[in-house]
Amino acid sequence: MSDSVPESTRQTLDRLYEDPENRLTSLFELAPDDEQVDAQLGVFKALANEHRIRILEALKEGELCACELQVVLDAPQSTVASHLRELKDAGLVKTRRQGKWTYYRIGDTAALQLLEIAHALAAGT
Amino acid sequence: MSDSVPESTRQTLDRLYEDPENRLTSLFELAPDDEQVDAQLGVFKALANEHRIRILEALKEGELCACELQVVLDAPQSTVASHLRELKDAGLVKTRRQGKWTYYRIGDTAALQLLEIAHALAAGT
DNA sequence: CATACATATCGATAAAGGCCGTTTTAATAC
DNA sequence: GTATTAAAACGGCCTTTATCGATATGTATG
Repeated sequence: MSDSVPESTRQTLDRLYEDPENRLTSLFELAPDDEQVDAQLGVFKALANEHRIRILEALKEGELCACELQVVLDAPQSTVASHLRELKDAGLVKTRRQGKWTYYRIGDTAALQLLEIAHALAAGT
Repeated sequence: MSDSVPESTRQTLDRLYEDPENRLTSLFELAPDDEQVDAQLGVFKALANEHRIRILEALKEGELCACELQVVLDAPQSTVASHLRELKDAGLVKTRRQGKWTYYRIGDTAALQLLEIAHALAAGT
């Protein structure tokens, strides 16, 4: 493990701590596994777009079909469709097909919690 | 307001609802204001990066200096510095300078809540 | 002052993401 | 079958973000 640490960083740690080897080890132990980070990353990437946030906010009140979301976003059909696809892939929305319409709804209430907490966090800054 | 709605969308709504004008109005009322969306967007953009997620996870246990975070991320100094800058700008971390070291810490416990909820959400999908 | 070192910023390049016209698919009605 | 229409997928173009070497800034120490 220690071999992967650049020499310059090692020297820095040598100066900072009495037992740099131990410190290195505990720093690496802080690292979450790749799967967890990938999962979190997928969620945050899906939320990191204005249109997608607006879609979720609109779905708070209940399901809407894609054509209604076009009205809410005031954007072209293909643009809205691709954002809906991303939200669905991320598990943030679920769909229900009825005839030629596809209805979208919040897939998990945790999605709404994320929106609320982010709002509160930004407001308190 | 209605003038901004494309004719094709209006026709769709005409077919869907008895009172399309009313429906249009209520759809627009669902839209949150720009300030709120911008605030949420800022938070989620800051979280939408693997390195930045790893930094926050590492800071769960307490403050770390930039040089220690270089070890955790195993990335060049300038790369780490720019991610730290973004996290600070977003209000997710705060800093404390001591001599030539800058110590970083979680700026708001809401940041940790976001990480946890995102993890749980992805796990349940 | 000069030197050393941690951190921050700059700038050029590379990679990722978003936009949207067009085309295709799927469902319905005639 | 054909026509219509909502939604999804494709593809080229453009904007944004990430990376990282080089340079600058700030803070000690001698």
